[in-house]
Amino acid sequence: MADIARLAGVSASTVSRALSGSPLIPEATSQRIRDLARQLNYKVNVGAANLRRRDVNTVGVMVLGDPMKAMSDPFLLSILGAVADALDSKGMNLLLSRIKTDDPEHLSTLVDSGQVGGLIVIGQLTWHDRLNHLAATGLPLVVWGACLPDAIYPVVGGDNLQGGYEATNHLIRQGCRRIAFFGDTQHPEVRLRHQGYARALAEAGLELDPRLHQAFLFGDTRIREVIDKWLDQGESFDAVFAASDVTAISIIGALGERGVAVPSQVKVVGYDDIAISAHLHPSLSSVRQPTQTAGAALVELLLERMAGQPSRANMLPTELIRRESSA
Amino acid sequence: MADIARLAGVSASTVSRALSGSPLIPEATSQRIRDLARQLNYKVNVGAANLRRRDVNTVGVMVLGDPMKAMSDPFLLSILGAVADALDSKGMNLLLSRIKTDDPEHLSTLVDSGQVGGLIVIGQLTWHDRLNHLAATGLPLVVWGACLPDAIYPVVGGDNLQGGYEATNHLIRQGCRRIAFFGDTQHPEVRLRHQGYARALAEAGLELDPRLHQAFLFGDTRIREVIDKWLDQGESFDAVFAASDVTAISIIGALGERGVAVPSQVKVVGYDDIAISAHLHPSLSSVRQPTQTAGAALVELLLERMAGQPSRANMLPTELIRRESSA
DNA sequence: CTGAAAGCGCTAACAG
DNA sequence: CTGTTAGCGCTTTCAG
Repeated sequence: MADIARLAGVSASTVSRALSGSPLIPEATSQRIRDLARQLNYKVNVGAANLRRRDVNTVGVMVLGDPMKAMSDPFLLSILGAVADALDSKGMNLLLSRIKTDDPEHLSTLVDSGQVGGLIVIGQLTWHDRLNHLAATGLPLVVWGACLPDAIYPVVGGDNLQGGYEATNHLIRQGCRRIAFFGDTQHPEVRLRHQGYARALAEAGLELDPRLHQAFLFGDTRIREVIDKWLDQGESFDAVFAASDVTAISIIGALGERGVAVPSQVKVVGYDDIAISAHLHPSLSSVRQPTQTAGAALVELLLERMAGQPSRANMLPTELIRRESSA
Repeated sequence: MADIARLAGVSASTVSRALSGSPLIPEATSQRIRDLARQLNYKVNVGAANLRRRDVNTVGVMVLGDPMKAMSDPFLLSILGAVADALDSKGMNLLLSRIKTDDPEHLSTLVDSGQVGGLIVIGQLTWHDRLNHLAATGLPLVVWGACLPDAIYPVVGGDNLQGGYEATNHLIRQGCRRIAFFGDTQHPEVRLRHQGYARALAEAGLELDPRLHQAFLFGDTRIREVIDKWLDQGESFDAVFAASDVTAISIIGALGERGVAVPSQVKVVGYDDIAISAHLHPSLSSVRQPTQTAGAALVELLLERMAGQPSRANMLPTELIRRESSA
């Protein structure tokens, strides 16, 4: 920057002001300096600027649930993409961080060491208490997940209750009576989807059979074993509502393996409407959540939080996408 | 840091040294300072340290091919995960950046402005020339893609020629004679896979019929139209080798829709062995590429490059995974 | 409108 | 082993 200043015959202050678009500098000077900078391929050192200005233009993002490992959930990655877009449009950077389960302080370190101004956590899993704890220390934090009443951190999430209700209701209207639920209700989001499921059953006067509830994590391979066991033992079920599309896809695979036809013998509805779901045969009915909106909302809430505004939640609408698997 | 120094009754230098584990400081002092820092929840400001030390512990990563948008390729994301792991194990940070097609200088800006020390580009697509151009300017850059002879940037990639050859050969041994190829050979990786395909056909004395070659991008919806057209017009084909699993899955979906059985009527092999492929019915045969190794290699080559060492390539072995779709 | 001066938080010579 | 000193590259008062 000193070079530019010398060549332009002005002081470093003027260069700094010109390059940051200060209105104090007349357009002519400003333009000359900018041209010079471009010629020399000069770019202001963001780190130094941040240090002096005492702020950061970077936020940390982490995706819970080993999402970038095998059989991770493409849905969470699509939220990641949306967050990246939203951050980008605000001129902010995204520091992608792995969760270190061996170092519980890892998250706050990122903020305390001044590397990021705040954190976006994608996927809540069973971390609710830990997240609440972190938020209580004043850590600027926002989470994609279920909107829990006792959350002191800002949350963005789909309307899981409604989503579960609609999916189940749809299956009931399609004539199903024995609807299985696949999903681990230890996860708040899944718990709400299950509540919606239970409510729809109740309204239709159908029994909530606990044997038809299987608590498996997204992508668990034991899904196949359960389906096999049910078929072997003649357990009666005419539909499955899965708490994620990857789970639903595994289920359909397992059913197909055993010669059970979807949707004619068993109907299936998933959750998240991941990209691939539309391209399968049978194509998968699913509950869609608005990912782009989610990304924008997460960033917005985080910026609010970083500006000291109070925590709030943002529940997004869901939409049932009917496809062949539940026809 | 000044606070810690005062409280510990030492100078800032000593604190700095203690906290960075300098062997100059005796263990006793060092420990006392560390304890104090923990009590006060003090963390060194990484930005300031970087500024002074004149280096960065962050590398920029970008994924080409709109990978975090709908119908993106899960394979590239799994490489992203592996890169994140590798970076993490070296204590480095990952700045995830979107590609801005409207701003071709965006990539170099990240480095020039001192935000990152180097770049990892995941997915080469048709960017070869642009990447070569960037590398020519001295930008520390490493790419996941095809190992092209004229690449001046370091490349890590699978052995696409071998992968394509093995997949095709496998189909031939399964008795297939009319093997279609789906993939856009404008992409260097796909071009090599196609060469492997062509070689296997040639060795078996089979005709390379250009009508059976469809150049579609990963996840293109027109795949379905082509399959429909072929079936309507009675085009004969008994196998499909797809240049990616997502393409293969779309193809199987389209075939299923038309009542064509896989593998009994048409056998299918994909590429990348994405997580979901094992869970489909029929499960998808695919060419696996070692993603964890890839992530580690990308980071290693980048660090070499940043240290001024000459560019080199690293071609990783592939492995054909035989599953039901080609049985 | 512009420059001089101060200093963000830290590390690395250098001289004890 | 430790403290002093001098910046890293930038922005921002504060005085012109």
